[in-house]
Amino acid sequence: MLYCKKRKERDFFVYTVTINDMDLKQIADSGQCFRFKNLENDKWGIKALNKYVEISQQNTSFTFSCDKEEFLEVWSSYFDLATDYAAIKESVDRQDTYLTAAMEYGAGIRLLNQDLWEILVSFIISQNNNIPRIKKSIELLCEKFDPDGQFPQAPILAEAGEEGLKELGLGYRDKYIAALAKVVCDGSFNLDDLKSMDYDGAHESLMKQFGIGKKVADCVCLFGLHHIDAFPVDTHIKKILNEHYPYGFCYEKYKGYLGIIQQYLFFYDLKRI
DNA sequence: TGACAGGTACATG
DNA sequence: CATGTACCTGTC
Repeated sequence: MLYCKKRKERDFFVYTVTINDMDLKQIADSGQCFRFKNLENDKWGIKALNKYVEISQQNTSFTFSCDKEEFLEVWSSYFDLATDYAAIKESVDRQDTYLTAAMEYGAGIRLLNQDLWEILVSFIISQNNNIPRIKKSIELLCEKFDPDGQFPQAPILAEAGEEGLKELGLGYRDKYIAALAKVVCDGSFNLDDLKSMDYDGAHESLMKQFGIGKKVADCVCLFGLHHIDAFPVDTHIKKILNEHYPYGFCYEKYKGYLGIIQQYLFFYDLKRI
């Protein structure tokens, strides 16, 4: 009995750290990730990067269920902690009342550094789709193809093929995913090469893939490759640009981090319906 | 019942 | 190159 208790204590690590401009619920609802699970108030379970971590949040105090080393090596980068979001918020033109409101409404959103393959598949699923169904599809995909419920790697989905994916109810998107898994596995579409390209090169390369158009390519650049200047234009952003910026949006002003601005605008419209 | 959802491929002018 | 349309499927 005593032995078990000690063992449990020895294996149980937590690391508590102060982080500004981060809100897990805001991030979970922001539409960039689909696998944050709310365990209880202010406590989240996150499966990502083939790992699992639980995080409790009290304002700016975060307790991670891992040791300091894993926090520094994995989650610090995942949550984009090197980026100064206060400075970005400060840079927003206060004359632009819509963007200012959107930025304040989206306080705590950060642009995660997620796994490229997971982002590719997730945003193919996202096309012409709604968020609850996207989440459901991804959950089914993980359950069916990975014993630990982690995101299935390309070879597994390539082997499953369109037939194996059919029963998940992905609709016409299953053939896009099967095709992508295939070219990733046979090496004709190399994800490491993609990571070494600049934004324009990566976007062009992505657009050549079956099932990936301009919008999904931009999402992959932004969420999977951390080209934070990417500005995906979807139905929400299109609507915002038409209704609030009929004379044009000032892209130049926010060059270098347009993707973060896009997230504020997108989130504001998404949540306020 | 039919439109809608973080679009894309494909066919036309 | 710009516009139009079919497309899987769950939900309201």
